[in-house]
Order: sequence, then structure tokens, then C-alpha cells
Amino acid sequence: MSMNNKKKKAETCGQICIHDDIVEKVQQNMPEENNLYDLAELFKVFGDSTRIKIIWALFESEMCVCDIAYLLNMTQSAISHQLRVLKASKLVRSRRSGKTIYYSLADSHIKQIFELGMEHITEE
Amino acid sequence: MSMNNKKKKAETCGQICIHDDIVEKVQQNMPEENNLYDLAELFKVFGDSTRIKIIWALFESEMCVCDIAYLLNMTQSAISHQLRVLKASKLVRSRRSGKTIYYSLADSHIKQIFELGMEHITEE
DNA sequence: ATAACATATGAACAATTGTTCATATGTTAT
DNA sequence: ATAACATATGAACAATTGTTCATATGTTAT
Repeated sequence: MSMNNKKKKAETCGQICIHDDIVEKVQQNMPEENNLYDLAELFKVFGDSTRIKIIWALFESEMCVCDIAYLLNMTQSAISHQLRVLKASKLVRSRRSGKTIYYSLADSHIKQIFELGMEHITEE
Repeated sequence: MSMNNKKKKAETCGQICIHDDIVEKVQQNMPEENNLYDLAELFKVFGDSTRIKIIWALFESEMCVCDIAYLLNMTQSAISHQLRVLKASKLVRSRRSGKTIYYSLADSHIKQIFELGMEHITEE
């Protein structure tokens, strides 16, 4: 009977280098796989300068699609596509007034997250 | 003499919909283009679940490449490539001890950023 | 009903990205 | 010097992504 009973994470490295005690301790304190995945998805949304600009613009004021396109010197279509992404992540909400649709921020954490990110960037 | 003197952000939308006053106010409060770009680059680094996992693991303890590969059940090569990305963004630092190289976090903001991100995700 | 405006959306394309594979580099014990 | 280990790295490939273009949908004034 060969020792193939521990399939998962067995022969990843296979060497002696692994610090079992540390790895085990770390493993116990890791958040759920799903949450880590969702967190990556959230940051992926922040990981595009067009979306960053849209969000930062909305910090200041609610705006319509046309305003944002004009402000960022981009196509209405490009902005619409990105707003859809932001809305899907519940970062932005919209309200209609006649023909125009106004977008605004839907989450209070975003500004803090961005400011902390700025701190990292503007260091040293 | 035609009115082609305002090239930039002129015919983006071209319609009447633009709220000049709001756009102007927003424009004045926007951070520098470069900073916005760098911020997006930073979040892009966070926008991958492998890197998220590596960082979260390092919250708990310094670890060597082999440990991380084992913990995440991934190739040593894959982890090495990602650590390089993290190092380039100054999120992680490394120290050598004999043959093994230990990685640890290099920035104090990361944890706060991640925790705020988690709050957004785990809402409603 | 119709024309004009504001926004949304699908397909297509170029560009970017994460992993794998093979192999190079660096370190230690012998 | 050499073998074994730990890590780094380049090329290749599939997969993902942002913008453009054309056009659809929704609203209002006439």
C-alpha cells in the first residue's frame, strides 16, 4: 500500500524546506477561500485607471454619463461599459431623471481604501 | 476661421447634457493623472487571488517560497513569479538565509486596505 | 407617431496577464 | 569540484480585459 492517501498539497515542493509549524499556523488563520476570491475580484475592479478616475470623480459629486465622458475625455460607450462593471460590484448606483442617468457612489469604504492606497504610493 | 481651437475634450459627447459647473468643480478636485494611474497599478496587484492569498498569509508570518507554494498548493515557479510582482510594488521584502529566501510584508497599509475591502464584500 | 437625445449593449480586436515548462542562478555540505 | 537543494527567470500559451464601432433601448418634446 503506497502512500498516496494525501493527495492534496503533497508533492508541491516535496523538499525538506517546509516549515510545517508555521504553515499550519498560517493555514488556520486564513480567511475562507471564497472571501479571498471575492476580495481579489473587488480589487480587480479598482485596478483600472478609467474606473479609478470615475470613482474619484464621484467622490466629489453625482454625475451623468455624459459628464463623466466629457470630464475624462472618453467615449460615452467606454464609460457606460465601465459603469456597468462598477454597478455589478455594488460600488456605484444610478438614478434616472428624464433622459439622463445620474451615477453616484454606493459604498462608504471606497474613499478610505483609496486614501490608504494613495499613502502607499506617495511614500518614499 | 473655423472653431477647431479647442481640440481636447471637445466633441466627446457634443450634446447639451453636460453640467459645466459640476464638471469644472470635479475637475479641480481630481488628483494628479500620475497618481491615479499608480493607484490603479497598485490595485491591479491586489486584483489576483493568488497574490491576495500570499499577502494574507504573510500577515501572519514571514515565510519562504517553498512554504507558500505548499500552503497554496501551487508551483514554486508560479509563486516566485508572483512574489516578484509583489516585490516590484514594494509590498513585500525578502531576506536570504542560506539557501532559502524568506518573504515578509513591507507595507503597513495593506492590512487596513484588505480589511476595508472585506467589509465591502461581506455586506448585505 | 416621430425625431432627437441620452444611455446601454453585443461583437470584434488588440493588449495584458497568470501559469507551466524547462532551465539558469545561487548556496551549502561533502 | 561536485551534487543537491531553493529560488529565479524566459518563452510560450490560453484566458481575460478595455476600447471601438455599430446599433438597440428608453425618454421627451413636438
